[in-house]
Amino acid sequence: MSPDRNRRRIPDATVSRLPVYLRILGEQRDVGVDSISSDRLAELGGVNAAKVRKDLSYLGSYGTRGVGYEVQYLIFQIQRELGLTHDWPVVIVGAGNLGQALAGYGGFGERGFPVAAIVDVDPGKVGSVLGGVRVRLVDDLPQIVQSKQINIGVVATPAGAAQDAADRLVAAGVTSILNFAPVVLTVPAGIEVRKVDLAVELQILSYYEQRRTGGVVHAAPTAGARSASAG
Amino acid sequence: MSPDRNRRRIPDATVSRLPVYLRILGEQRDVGVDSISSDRLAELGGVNAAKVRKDLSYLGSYGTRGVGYEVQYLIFQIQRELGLTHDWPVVIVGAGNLGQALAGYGGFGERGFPVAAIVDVDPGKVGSVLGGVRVRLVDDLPQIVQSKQINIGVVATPAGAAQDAADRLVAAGVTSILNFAPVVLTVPAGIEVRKVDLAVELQILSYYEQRRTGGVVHAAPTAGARSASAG
DNA sequence: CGGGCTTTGTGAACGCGTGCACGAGTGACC
DNA sequence: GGTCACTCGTGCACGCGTTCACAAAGCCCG
Repeated sequence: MSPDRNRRRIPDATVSRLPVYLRILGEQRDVGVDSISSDRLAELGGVNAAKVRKDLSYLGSYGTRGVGYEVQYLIFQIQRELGLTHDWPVVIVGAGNLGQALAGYGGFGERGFPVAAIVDVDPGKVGSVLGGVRVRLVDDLPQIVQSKQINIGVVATPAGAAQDAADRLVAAGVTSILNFAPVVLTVPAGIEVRKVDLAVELQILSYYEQRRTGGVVHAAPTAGARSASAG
Repeated sequence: MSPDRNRRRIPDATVSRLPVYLRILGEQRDVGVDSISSDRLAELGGVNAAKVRKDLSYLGSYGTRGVGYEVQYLIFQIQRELGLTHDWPVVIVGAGNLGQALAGYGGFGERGFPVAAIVDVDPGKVGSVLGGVRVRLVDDLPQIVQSKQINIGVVATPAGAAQDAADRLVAAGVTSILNFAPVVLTVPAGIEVRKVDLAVELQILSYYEQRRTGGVVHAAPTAGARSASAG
């Protein structure tokens, strides 16, 4: 009930940058930096300094004019705002290639998102251990989510199974989903979904590549038309 | 040289949605749909119908009023605009957990981005085969990029090695980079970089979770209240 | 062949995010 | 104690993207 808790809704664009600032601040702290200016933070984050100041101003006035921001204190404030003062255990659905990689990645746990469980529809995969966590059957999802207080689910299934995975996650009580499958998930209102689609990213790069080269196949100096099916 | 080639600069926001439309259109074609309305496409893509029409209008007037868009033709037009009429071979730098998963994923090749090569700094990893491609030494990068006409590089290294990987890619002649490492890459002007940071995505979800629960630790572990969806 | 229904394409208004520019506050130094 | 250099916080203007609303255009059917 603290009065300053809900003071302002932070713009989405700012929310998506706060994690970047947070990581940089952590790195700076680790190399002994106590104080940092918006200019420096902007440089390290690849953004505009005014944007940094405006972003941080949504958290409150935590800077000192003429000096900058106290690194440790700012880290704490961003963590508090992002809800990173405690861990968020996640459950991964899908123990295929991607699920395995995510579980073995390790970066999740380090940053406060320990992989508390992995589930799969395939009984054949159950029992194997990935990243220190044993794969369990997808039917156990409600029990797992309940007992481990999991709010965040990761969909790492093939496209065809993704909606089912999401449905099961929601039914089990998960309220946020990170989706790696190339499908648009349909979820009830109030469920937050974020999507990471590797192919889309590459296709966007392709657009800029294609535009760069004027839509012509880049270079084919030696042997003539190697037939890249260019229209 | 064609006069209609460079007609308009397509807004970034539109470019990032075109791949989504493209995938949906492909799925629809595969189930026998010949024609589709902006309304239906919007529904499947989880966006606004007007947005769909405006997005597609940047490509030209390829719809038929009163009817909709011819699926096959629209697919072709989007592919042409995105430069997907031919494959874009990619090289992955980093044969660790993530690199292995990406190589074994298979989704890249299917969508026109075959993994033409994988490189790593560790000689111990050289020679092993991932996803049908043999790991080579990072020093071979220039030769690989050159001989295989690679324009797109994927950075799948740990954070500490990412900038070096990017530098090597650029030096080798790559002009677009997809970065999975949690660092801001510094590259020369003209090099396109896109970033996928899994931890950032989770932290954004964390923010909305934390906001949902009012900043308090989610559920009280005491009472038996199982309240899955919590009112 | 014409009326009515459907759906596209787009002008216009609105809202959000960005970046500039500058006042306000702080510390350092003489 | 006063001056100066520095940096934050923010009002404001601008531009991009989104959404609405509607005229134009095509098809179907009687």
